[in-house]
Amino acid sequence: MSDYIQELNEEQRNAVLYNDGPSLVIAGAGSGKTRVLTYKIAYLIKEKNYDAHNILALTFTNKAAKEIVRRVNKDIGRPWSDYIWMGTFHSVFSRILRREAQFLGFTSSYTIYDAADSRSLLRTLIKEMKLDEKVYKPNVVQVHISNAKNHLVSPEGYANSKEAYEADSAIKMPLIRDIYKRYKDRCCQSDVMDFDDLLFYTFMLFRDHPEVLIRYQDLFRYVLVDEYQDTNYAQHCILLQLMQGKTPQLICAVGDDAQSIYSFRGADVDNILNFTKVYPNTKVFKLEQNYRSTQTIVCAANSLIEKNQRQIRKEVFSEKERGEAIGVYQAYSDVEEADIVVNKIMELRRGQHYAYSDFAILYRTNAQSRIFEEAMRKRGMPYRIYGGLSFYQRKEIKDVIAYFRLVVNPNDEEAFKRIINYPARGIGDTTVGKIIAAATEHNVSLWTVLCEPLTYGLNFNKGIVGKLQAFRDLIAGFIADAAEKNANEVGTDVIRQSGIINDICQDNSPENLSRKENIEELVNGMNDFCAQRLEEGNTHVLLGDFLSEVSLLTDQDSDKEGDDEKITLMTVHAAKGLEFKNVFVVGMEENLFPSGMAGESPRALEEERRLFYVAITRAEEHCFLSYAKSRLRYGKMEFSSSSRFLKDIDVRFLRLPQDAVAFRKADRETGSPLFGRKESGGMRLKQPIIAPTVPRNLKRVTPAVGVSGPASPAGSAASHQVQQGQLIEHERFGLGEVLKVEGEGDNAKATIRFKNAGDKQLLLRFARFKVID
DNA sequence: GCAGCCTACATTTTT
DNA sequence: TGTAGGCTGC
Repeated sequence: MSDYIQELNEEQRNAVLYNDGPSLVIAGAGSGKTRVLTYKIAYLIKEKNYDAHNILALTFTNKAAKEIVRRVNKDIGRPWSDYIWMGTFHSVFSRILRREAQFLGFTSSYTIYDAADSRSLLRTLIKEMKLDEKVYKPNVVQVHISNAKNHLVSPEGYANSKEAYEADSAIKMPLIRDIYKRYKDRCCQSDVMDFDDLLFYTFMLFRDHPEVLIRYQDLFRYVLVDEYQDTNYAQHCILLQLMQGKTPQLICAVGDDAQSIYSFRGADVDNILNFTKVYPNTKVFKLEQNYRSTQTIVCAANSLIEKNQRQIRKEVFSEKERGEAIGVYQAYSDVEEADIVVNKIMELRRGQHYAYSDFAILYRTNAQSRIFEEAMRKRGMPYRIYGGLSFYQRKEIKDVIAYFRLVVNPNDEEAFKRIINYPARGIGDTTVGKIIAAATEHNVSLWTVLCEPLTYGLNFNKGIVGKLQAFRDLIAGFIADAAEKNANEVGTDVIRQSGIINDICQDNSPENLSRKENIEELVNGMNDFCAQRLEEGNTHVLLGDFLSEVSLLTDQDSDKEGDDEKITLMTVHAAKGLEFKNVFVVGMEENLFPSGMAGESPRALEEERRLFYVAITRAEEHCFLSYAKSRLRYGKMEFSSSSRFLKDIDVRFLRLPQDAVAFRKADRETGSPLFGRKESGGMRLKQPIIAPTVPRNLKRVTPAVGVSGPASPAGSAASHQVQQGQLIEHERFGLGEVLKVEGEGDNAKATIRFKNAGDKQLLLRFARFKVID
């Protein structure tokens, strides 16, 4: 047996060596899952003499796919890994769909709508149907259609479904079925698929064309699936199709039900929970040794996840050192919470010589990042925030990509609409509206109408005709170009000749400079892509090849500077699959984590708990939990109690905040005891903090004027409008009465008499308080 | 056709 | 706060 197999522990090795039928590898957090996958691929090729192209390995992210490719290359050498069918579900299926497009009425150069494109199309359709946009909100409709596709329900099926109709009627949107139908027709007409279609049509292809299915069944002799807990119904069914009628069914699913956190995108934990029922004779392997975290962290995480009903029981353990208890901090406000975290980071760095990159701050919502950002900026600590607008969602990048899309597929409606008048060329909404109306009426694409407006009853004046003609010639020129030149050359032509670069270089505002940089980055990407393809022996790199790669890429994997010396800030979702020496899970409050959106639904709460589990298990050495009793959310001061999840962790693994300064202070100020309930273990567990109530002895003076100003997802400070005589609650000084207000705008000051802190003059711009009703 | 003002709205987000 | 979309007036 080869050396590399010896490096594995017994259970990992068993999982790698078993290849006689379906297998399910339940891989606990930090248990070496990727290792098993890559070694298995290496083993199949090297020892079992599989041809690389007979192996299909599916992942959920490009990043994971890349990592596996990298490791397989290392283990077995490059020549093999190039031929493995490896990639995300979406990229592998889109490859298949391009080959078999004719079976489905598409061309092989179909383009792909991202979520924004499909929302935009839905908005147009809703308008065309003269429905009320307030009732038929495009994103709500989108979720319904997406769900239907993920459950393999076609527009016809949807229209015939009584339940769907009743459910939609109940939410006052009975016509979703009609929108769905139109949406599908429009996509077909535009030769376009959205993300969900890539799965939906693959299923339909295999279902309606058995001869095609058999071809792929024969091709994919062994199928491996990573992160199986995140598969949705459609993916599950496609895998079933590929396995259908096969003996043995050579499928190996790797995953961890405890880390299923994407149900809002259609992922269904049941797929992994029921795997053994769906594939009879499945051999189950449980990787239970955690190589990442201290025993304390592993035990704490176990005690938490134990509270979930629906799960595959396992005993995750660690043989690393025992480690310190998980620290719990309570802050009075979100600002103080950030201070506590930042101080703790400095303390740990001093004491144990950690690098900044050894720390991660994880939160439930992106909006929470702002306060931590400020705290770190103030102290000059380097940090990096993940999330926010991704590279491919930036306006300038989407604009360029839209040109590419139109060149590859002139029928692409959303791309057409995006650039017909960008940069401005005097073709306004009215003209475009007429084109769309004519196209809809005659069931043709916008491009078809553009080419022959007269044929479709559009009699534009001379000026407009000239402008339309110019646009058409521009695109036609690019199309001709693309037939001969390589993608990067066509790309630079597009950027220059379309006028985009001129538009951006008009002035040197910082925004424009960054836009320019982004476009340069895209050009670099294209050059790299082409260079690589040419190196691989291609003679002509099609623009379409670049486009289909880029359409399925998010910038998750484009961050080259991942290892620089910075503190990491990200949502818990984004942290999945990563690990850090020290992790702070912040905002541990009811309605925030678990999210208020989860309500009391047991399923949703279990997923939130899994999310918390994922957060904790990112930590190798130290883990800290913190919460704030009050925070500004969307401009409003909110008071909340600590998260119910804090009570799910066995107190033996927690260090409760007796000695935290913040804790004592808050305790003193509110007069509410933090320890109350007795736990069975003999230790006292913190009681949830109840929102402070207004003492009766302070009289109310004027009617409330609430904290004014629009709300913000960034969770930043709101402006205040206060009047003399109002009663307020300040984040630090507590209750007070406004004595005087002077100055205006940014300089407005208020003199406030605090119940416990005496008179203070506050610059309203910086003051954080709420006006009490 | 388009700049500029006003209003409504705001989890998480692998593809 | 920030953004997207709608509306208005030039």
